Amino acid sequence: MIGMKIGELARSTRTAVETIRYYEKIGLMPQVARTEGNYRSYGSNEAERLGFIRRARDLGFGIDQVRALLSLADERDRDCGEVDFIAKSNLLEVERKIAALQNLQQELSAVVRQCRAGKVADCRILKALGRPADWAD
Amino acid sequence: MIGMKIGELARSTRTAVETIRYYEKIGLMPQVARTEGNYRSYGSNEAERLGFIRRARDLGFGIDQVRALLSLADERDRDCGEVDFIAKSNLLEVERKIAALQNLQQELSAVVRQCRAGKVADCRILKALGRPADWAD
DNA sequence: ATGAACCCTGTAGCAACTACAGGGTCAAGT
DNA sequence: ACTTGACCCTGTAGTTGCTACAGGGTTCAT
Repeated sequence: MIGMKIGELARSTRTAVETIRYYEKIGLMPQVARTEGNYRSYGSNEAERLGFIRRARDLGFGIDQVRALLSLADERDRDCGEVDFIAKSNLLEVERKIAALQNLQQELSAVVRQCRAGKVADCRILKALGRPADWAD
Repeated sequence: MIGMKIGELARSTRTAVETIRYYEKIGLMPQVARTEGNYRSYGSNEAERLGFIRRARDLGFGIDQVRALLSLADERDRDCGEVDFIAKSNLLEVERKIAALQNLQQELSAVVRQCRAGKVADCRILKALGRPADWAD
C-alpha cells in the first residue's frame, strides 16, 4: 500500500500514531514526504522498517540496539557477528532480569506468608520491612 | 547515632545522598532540622524510616505503595488487611513480570539459535526480525 | 456549511532516580 | 593564616520510551 497516512501505518503495525512521530523525532524512522495538506505519506519501505522496529522492541531490544541492528542490516557484506552479539546481550539481560525477579518473588512471598489477619500494631509484614532482612523472627 | 549528616545516613542505609534528598522532596522522608551550616541533621528515627523505605523498594514496592505502607504503619489499631493487600498486589505484579520475561526469553533464544556465523546479507536473526513472527522459515 | 475524524507542532508528564553546575562549610595539614 | 579536599547546599536537566495534552489545521461526508 502506497501513500499511507500515519494513522493507517499505525493500524497496520499496531503502533500508536504518537509513537511513530516519536520514532521520527529520534531518527529511528525517516522524515518522509508530505502531502499538500502537510500530512506524512508513507510507503511500504517505511511500513517494513516500522515492522522490524516493533518486533525488535517486542523482543526487548532497546532503542539503541534497534538503531544498531537497523544500520548493520544495511551493510550486507559485513560479518553478522555483531548482530549476533547484540541479540545475545539482550538475551543475557533478559535472563538476568528473570533471575532478579525470581529472587524478589521468593523474598516477597516469604513476607506475605507471615500475615496473620490482625491489627497493624502486630503486622508481621510491616515488622519484616521494619528491620534488616537477615534478622530472624 | 544522633546528629548524622546526610552522607553518614546514606552510608548506613546504602542509599545515594541524592536519593535521600529526592525522598525528602517527594515527601517520603521528613524535612529535618539543619545545623548552623545548613546541613541536614538526622537521628535514629529517620534512619529507621529510611531503612524501611529501602527494604520495601528492594522488594519491588513502588513509591506510592511505600507511602501507603508508611502511613498505615502509623494507624496501629487498624486492621492490617490493607497492608496484606498491598503486599499481595506487589507479589502478583512481580509474578506477572516474570511470566512476561520468560515468554520473551523463549522467543529471543529461538531467534538467537538461528545464527550461522555468516554475512549480514544472510543473517537469520535479521530475517527473523524482518517479518511477522508467525512466518515459518 | 458544519461536524466528525483525522492530521500537525510543541511541550509537559510519567517512575525513580542520576548527574551536573555553581556555589557554601568544615576540619586537617603546612 | 591559608589552602586543600571532602563534604554539603539548591536547582535544574537528563535518563527510557513513550503518552497526553493544548491549540490549532485538513479532509470528507452529510
